[in-house]
Amino acid sequence: MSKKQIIMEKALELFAKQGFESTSIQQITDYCGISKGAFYLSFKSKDQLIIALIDHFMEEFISDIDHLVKTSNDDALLYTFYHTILQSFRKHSDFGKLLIKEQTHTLNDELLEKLHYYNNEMDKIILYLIERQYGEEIKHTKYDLMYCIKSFTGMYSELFLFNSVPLDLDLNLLSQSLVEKTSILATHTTITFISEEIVQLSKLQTKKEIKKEEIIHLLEQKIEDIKDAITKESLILLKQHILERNLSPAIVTGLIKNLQNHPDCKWISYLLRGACHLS
Amino acid sequence: MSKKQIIMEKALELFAKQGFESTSIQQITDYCGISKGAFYLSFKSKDQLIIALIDHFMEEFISDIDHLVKTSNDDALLYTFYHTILQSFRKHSDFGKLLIKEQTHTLNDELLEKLHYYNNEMDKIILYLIERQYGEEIKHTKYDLMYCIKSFTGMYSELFLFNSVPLDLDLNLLSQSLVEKTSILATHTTITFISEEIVQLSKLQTKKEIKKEEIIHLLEQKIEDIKDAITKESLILLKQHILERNLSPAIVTGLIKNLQNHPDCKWISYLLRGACHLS
DNA sequence: TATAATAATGACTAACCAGTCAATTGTCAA
DNA sequence: TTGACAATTGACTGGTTAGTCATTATTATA
Repeated sequence: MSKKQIIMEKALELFAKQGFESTSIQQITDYCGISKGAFYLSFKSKDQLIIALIDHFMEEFISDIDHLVKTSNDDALLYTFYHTILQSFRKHSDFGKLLIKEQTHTLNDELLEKLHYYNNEMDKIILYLIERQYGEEIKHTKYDLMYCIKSFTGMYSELFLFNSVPLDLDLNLLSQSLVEKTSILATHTTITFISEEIVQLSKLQTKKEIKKEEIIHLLEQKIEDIKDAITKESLILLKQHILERNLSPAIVTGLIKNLQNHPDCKWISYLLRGACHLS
Repeated sequence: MSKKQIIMEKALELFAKQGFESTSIQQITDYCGISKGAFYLSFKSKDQLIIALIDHFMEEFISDIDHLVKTSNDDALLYTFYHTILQSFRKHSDFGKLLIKEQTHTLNDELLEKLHYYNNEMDKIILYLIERQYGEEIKHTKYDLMYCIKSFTGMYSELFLFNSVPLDLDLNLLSQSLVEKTSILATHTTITFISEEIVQLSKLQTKKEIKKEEIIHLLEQKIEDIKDAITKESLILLKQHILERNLSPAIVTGLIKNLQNHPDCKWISYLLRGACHLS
């Protein structure tokens, strides 16, 4: 494991326990058994460390949920959605705590923009899920349903993240319970409160869009890092396609599928699906 | 306005904007136009300031909601509940921000215990509301409904507290929308997830119970402060009753009603209602 | 007006922190 | 073994912080 990874792992533990601001670099480096100077060989600043943590976990989280929502069969869709989110929060409980603590607390502009961006991507996925599950019938209340789904995952995550008593909750039952609630609300809600307009206004905060150049840059990095021949060639071909749009949709879809299995290519494959207008 | 009140008001503004930890005493005193030393004439420490703020607003909030839930007529109960909470969050938006920011973030044990205590009181009120509104029919899913109600108020409060675009939301419509959702869930939910046991385990964290001596102490303080004759005599009689249990329920109820109108006696009247086993 | 009591000040202390960099240690090829 | 290069260290800098306290200003009283 690289020094960078060790620092991230140990720092996450401390951040979850004490919060970001209340944890000093000295504490982190002591906990890692390295010197203070060594920290700055891996990270430019303390802020860059938390950004790296947020990126690392959110990229995995978003691409996993997106992939699952787009491939799961209709019957299991909602259940799988909730179950995956809850399981992820349980597995990475330290990150969950960090995320909830820093969500409203941060003053760092770059981090704030990142959090808005990921939040926005999550909204998109939930909306896609709602449209797929309930179609046209629900169009008047779909944004309200989106907020309800977000409320549910938020509240119940806090329940087992911030409980000093370690509740060994039955995520299977919890997921079923949330599926039921969601379906009930989808079927019976008549009053629209969250309008298209409110959603648009909230989104104004998210200026950041992933640019073509950023995708190219990420691709080039991955092309250097990845050893596996098929994955590497897929990356090279996709980079060319982004620049020249020279491949047919079927080929592009296939190439992206090649990336999906490689654990280090989840995020780039998520971005490429967006950039190539595929789902 | 006393110096203490000025400090609390100005500090709240800064805390809402920058967070508690990122706001220095110097900043607060500069903003108040007083010296740093003067701060310590009003508050023993920085921590005591945030505790005073949390107490001040939560006491008002809890006693208002409780009073309303116990006096509102059945038809309007749920609507009034949501509307009051949302209006309160809008009116005291700075406090709302502070509360949400510090809820998960604090390391101060005294404050943590307070937050647990108020959270627990709020749970009690919501449960009372659910039992009054839906009675026995819902006993299997009442705790789940409680969590849903908390999710709704939480999510929608964040919506208008942390939106950089000032959304002038129609709280009337929003309350109606939440009432509808709550009723739908109450009527149709079949799966129980939050069991009595889970609620009890979560409550274990809240060791703190308001003790008889604390109520007596608070009563004595109020007796000194309050000028109004009727209010003052009511306080004196109630103090005697707490010590000697010498008054009939009707008299006690009446005396507590006397306190309800006095703005400085909301909290003591809430505590007395609990201590005298009245609702 | 004089005196006592109270309120307010702000320079000061001791502790902490992010980030730097000259000096030291470790590595590896010649 | 040597020397060149890279990795690592931790004392140090410049800055901030909560809280204190001797001094000063203000007010009330006689």
